[in-house]
Amino acid sequence: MILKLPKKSKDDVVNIVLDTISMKKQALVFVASKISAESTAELIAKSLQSNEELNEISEKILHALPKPTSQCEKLAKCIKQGVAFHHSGLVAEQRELIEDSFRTNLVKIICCTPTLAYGLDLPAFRTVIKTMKRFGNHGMQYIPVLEYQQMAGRSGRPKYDSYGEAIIISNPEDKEYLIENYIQGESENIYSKLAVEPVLRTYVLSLIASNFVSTKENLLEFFKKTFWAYQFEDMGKIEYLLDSVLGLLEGFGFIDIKEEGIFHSADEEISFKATELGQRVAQLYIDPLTADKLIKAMNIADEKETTDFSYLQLISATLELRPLFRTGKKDYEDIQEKFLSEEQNLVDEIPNSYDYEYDDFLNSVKTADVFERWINETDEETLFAKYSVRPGELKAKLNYADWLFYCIEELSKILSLKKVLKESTRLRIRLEYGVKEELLALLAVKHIGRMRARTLYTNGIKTLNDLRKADLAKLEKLIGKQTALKVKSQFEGKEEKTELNLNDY
DNA sequence: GGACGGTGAAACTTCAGGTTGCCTC
DNA sequence: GAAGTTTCACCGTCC
Repeated sequence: MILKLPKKSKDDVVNIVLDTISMKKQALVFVASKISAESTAELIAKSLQSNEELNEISEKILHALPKPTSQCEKLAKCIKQGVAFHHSGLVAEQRELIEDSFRTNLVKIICCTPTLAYGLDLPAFRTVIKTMKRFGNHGMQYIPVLEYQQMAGRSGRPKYDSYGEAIIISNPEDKEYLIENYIQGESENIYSKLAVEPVLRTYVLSLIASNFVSTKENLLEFFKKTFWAYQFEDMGKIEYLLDSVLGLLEGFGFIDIKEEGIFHSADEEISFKATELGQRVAQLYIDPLTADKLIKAMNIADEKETTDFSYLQLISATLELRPLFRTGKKDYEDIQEKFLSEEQNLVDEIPNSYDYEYDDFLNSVKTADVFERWINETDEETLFAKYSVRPGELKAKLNYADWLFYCIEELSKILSLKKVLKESTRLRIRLEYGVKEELLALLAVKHIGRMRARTLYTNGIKTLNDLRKADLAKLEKLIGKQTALKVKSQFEGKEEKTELNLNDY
């Protein structure tokens, strides 16, 4: 089908999008990077009128964080014209606002990275794919057919339209290739991910810990029925892989293996049972390799002088936290310096600077550095401007960090590592709120978070007692009338005991 | 004559994403 | 590979 478009702009995407809007329809524009999502949205917004109905949503988006960042401002401005960008750098609340207002047909166009390619049911009539290439391990590469199909499948959802259109933007010379491979081509085969090492380790341990399997025969029997075995066929190789996982888990002290029966005979039966530690690791649902890494480092940390950074770097070096924040050209020297200044405090293994792992290690230092700045109350805008970490990406990483610190707490209880337990508990709270140690007391009060606690503290209200004694008028001035009342009420009557005996920091 | 500022071209950098645990106003 | 960002040379203006 030939699409005739008025050439209102030099840019093809803008023309398609304007045409879509003139049909009273909506479109999703898929692009290859976050920056591109933003600039494309801004470019489209220039060609559109602002709509007053969107002011409220724009305001909400602007104030999704305690203090608007430049990203918030950019998005809020685009939204007024009915255009949004959508990627992992946005905070969940902003993403939901965009999705909801797209559903109610207020936002007409969303420029997005593949965040929106999977699972969402949105009323897009058109999907526009700005480029079919994306940066990969070997330079720019064509995306998988499956991914193209996912993106194309976002348009013309049954609930909203009887059909949809997917439009690929390309150079004339690539046209043949794209039609042949994507539109007429077949999608790639799907392969089982069960054999991926972290997955295999986690599942074998959890099968044993939950007593689902207790002998090697059971275990083989179980895996024989999986899609992995069906696809892989070679049971000998599978048995070999499982054996090595079992050996690893035993070495970690997460399972006990018993061999019974006539020695070296075919009747020999191998049975296993999870240890107490193994049980807990399975419940915590982390990669056993990570658990082992944490435990080893925790034992070191319990014995020596540690800093916040010791722990922050440790969790940043786990598989769970990947992909890490990357050390760019801009901050390479700072990160290197940070590493040298904290080197003696680290509890993680340090690779040689000529090892191939070294880059990754530096990234763990960068990630830990960002965490450390966060708990020292650096605001989101600074983290973005100086370290290229967007609010949404930070939130996502903090969520994993919280989980890992929870694991450290639980494991240190079992291992009776009191020092580690105490330090990790505090760090976990500081990460959650993004505050310095001195604000912890005030955070025990409801309706007091990062910003308000800091305001109170700098104005001389530093403890719960200060807060209790504080003059209501002064409080109102600092944190607003409503909040001040809510805070004060927590010090009255019976609420006092239940709410405020939490922490005596 | 020198400092400053604006401009544009060249050089340089960087580049998607998500599930698991637990709890709670 | 493409696009955003930084750097730098060049030129004009002002003091």
